[in-house]
Amino acid sequence: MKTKEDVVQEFRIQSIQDATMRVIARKGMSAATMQEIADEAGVAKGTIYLYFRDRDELVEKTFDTAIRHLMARIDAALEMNVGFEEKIRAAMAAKVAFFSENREFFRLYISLRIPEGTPERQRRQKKTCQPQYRTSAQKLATVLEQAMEAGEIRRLDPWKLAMFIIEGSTAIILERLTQDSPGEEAADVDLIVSMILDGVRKRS
Amino acid sequence: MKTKEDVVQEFRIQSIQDATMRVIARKGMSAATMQEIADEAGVAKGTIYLYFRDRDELVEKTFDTAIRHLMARIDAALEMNVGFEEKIRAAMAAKVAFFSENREFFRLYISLRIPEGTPERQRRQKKTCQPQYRTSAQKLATVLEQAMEAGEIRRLDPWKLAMFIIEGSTAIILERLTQDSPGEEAADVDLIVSMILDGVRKRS
Amino acid sequence: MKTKEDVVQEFRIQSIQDATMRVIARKGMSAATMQEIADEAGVAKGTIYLYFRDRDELVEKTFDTAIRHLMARIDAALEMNVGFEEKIRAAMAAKVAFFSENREFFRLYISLRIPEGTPERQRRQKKTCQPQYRTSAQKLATVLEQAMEAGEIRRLDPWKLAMFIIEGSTAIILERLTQDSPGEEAADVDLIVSMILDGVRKRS
Amino acid sequence: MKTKEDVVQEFRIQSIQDATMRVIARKGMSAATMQEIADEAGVAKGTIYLYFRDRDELVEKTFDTAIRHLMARIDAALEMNVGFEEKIRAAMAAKVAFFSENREFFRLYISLRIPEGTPERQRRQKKTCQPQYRTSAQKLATVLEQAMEAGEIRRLDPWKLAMFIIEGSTAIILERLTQDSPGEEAADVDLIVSMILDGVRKRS
DNA sequence: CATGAATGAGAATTCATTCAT
DNA sequence: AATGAATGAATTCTCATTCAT
Repeated sequence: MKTKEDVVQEFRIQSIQDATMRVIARKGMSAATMQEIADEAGVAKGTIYLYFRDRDELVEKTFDTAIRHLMARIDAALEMNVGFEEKIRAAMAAKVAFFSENREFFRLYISLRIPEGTPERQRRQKKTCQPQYRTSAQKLATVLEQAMEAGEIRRLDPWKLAMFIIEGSTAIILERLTQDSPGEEAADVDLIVSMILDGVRKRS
Repeated sequence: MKTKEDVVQEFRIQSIQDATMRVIARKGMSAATMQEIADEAGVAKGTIYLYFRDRDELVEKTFDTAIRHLMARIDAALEMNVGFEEKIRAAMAAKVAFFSENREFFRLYISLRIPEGTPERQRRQKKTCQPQYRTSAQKLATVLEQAMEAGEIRRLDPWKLAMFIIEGSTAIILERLTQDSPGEEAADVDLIVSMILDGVRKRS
Repeated sequence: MKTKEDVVQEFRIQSIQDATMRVIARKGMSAATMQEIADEAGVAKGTIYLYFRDRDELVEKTFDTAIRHLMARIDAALEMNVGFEEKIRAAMAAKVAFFSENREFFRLYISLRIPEGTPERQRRQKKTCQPQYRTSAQKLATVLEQAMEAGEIRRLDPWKLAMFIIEGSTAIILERLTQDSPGEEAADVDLIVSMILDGVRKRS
Repeated sequence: MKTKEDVVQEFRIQSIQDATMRVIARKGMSAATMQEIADEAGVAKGTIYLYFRDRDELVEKTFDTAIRHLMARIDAALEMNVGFEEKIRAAMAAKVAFFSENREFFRLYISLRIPEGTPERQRRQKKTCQPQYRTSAQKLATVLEQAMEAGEIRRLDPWKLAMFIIEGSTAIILERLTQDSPGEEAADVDLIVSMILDGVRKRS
């Protein structure tokens, strides 16, 4: 059972992670200082270190928490018992919606795709953040593979296909987020799904 | 006429930019220090400042030089007097080939897509680096638009389409670069083009 | 009410400013490094930046604090309700005494009379330090003017007179400070006052 | 006999010293860089080192050359075969005139009065620049002493008197130089001499 | 637990000086 | 002799991390 302490603790952790995301969204990964994150979270700098070993861990865990939410939604979509097209549409809709609701996460999401810093730090980041991307992509690749076997889609390298779809859709989402009036989510989802399924070619 | 000094100067600038690209490729944008760049280039720290006002200018100019080469190749492909499919194929082949030859550039390319740091720096980076991406994307968007008008491809938002294509293909290239034995370039180009033109759907 | 933190903070600020003055007294304005000041104050380099934005502010505030003390003493003398001669004597005695007690301040006092460095820094220094000199001189000039109107002294340009008196007396104080055994303060005060009032000419 | 080379050499040295003085006048002692001095002189940085061992020597020699001119003029005045009052008036007139003609020298003159930097540098500066000040002051002190013995002026410490006169007059000259329209030189000379001779006191 | 003052390693940048041409 | 590109020591300032209160 959760004690009151546990609740307070979880709340603290969540506040700090939220603050981290907001600051990174504002300043970018490398310009986000512990001081600014602490201020944003309304706690003292030292407090952060009670819950996170160091800056790297803070960033990683923040990333991890957020991407789990994203993946949960996308997974739910991909695990629906429907045809491939519906799955993809649902997954893309989930992704677009998630980033609409969590604009702050986008910067972090982009920043951690490629590890930075000393070899040591790169290794560490690779160990904690890359798997998330990989798992995420892997799930999509599996769905693609199943669809191929079911004869619903063409036989192509499922992993590369997944990467293509993920980054292509991410680009359109980035475009949404940087626009002042992004327009209907549905329209972008349609575009993404349409591109994935049929490409650009005109057919009679 | 180029004097000997001009040649030496150009060579220095090139060496330093190359070193910059290698270090950024290794450590990432924010972890690339002037000292390490200098060491990599085989010059003293101070020497870099003879050719570049400050770190930001060094990075920008390095980026600028490299992306001009990339764009020149892609532009040449897109300006060929052939059908849309050939253009796209040539452009994607050019992109894949360029990054195969300039693996180091990739990190830099990815890093500068989203400005970082203080507001002042973000503004500066936006002014010098973003236009390059935009121009690059705009050119593709224009080609897409023309193809739409020519009835070669479907009518869709050309700008978003361009972003989708650029990032989707970038993802596959990133995949190539991180693999030990990336396989044939042609195969990846085929995959990219195939996805762009026809998407994943199977057709009888 | 002063909290304990306020006291500690004031103490820190005072220690750092004292150290600054000592180092400048030893090495001169431009050779006084943050590192040496920190060492002298017995704190880390970074600590100084907790209390002062940058080196310029440290120097300015240090100067400001010290000169306020000096001016307070001189002002008190000049505002006494006595004749001109007594005022001048008291003011000069105060000045001599102050610099005897604050030998370290002298270098700083001399250095900031004329702004140095980049135009930006010169402007800044002019804005913060010059007014102190000016105000100080202006007060003396006013006293001189009043004495002229009261018929106590001759009619001469009061501002230039003030400058003459200030720098002339400063010269004698500098002489005191560089000597190993400076002799009686009173003797120097007498000399200064005598010069100011009667000049060198012999009278029967 | 002077060879053509000697002439060229002297000219070079003079140009560099003039440039040094102008740059120091503009930026102040510590902000005057070798590069800016070289640019101002129209020579390459390296050239300066053909004529001066290092920056310190350049500054010292520049100072030395200029102050010799100043002292020559003042000495000439003080060695005239006239009464004390005329000597002093002539000397002060010479000083005011000199700084009017050599405004650039003023900054340097002020800067070197008190040695700066590492102990080593301070020692060196003391050895080369202080004697000039001292000699200059000593000469005045001697004249004062003679006047005392001749019964022309009161018996006071001649050295301190000299310092008082020198700095007091310097203050008025500084005032002249910082004003846009400094007014008649003669008026300032009168003021200085009047102060020196008679002080401020009104006499019936 | 929470705090935030203190720390000091590390980064960018400057500039006197050297030396090959 | 003159040059100015190259050097690297020295300086300022930042910021993740620690620890006494």
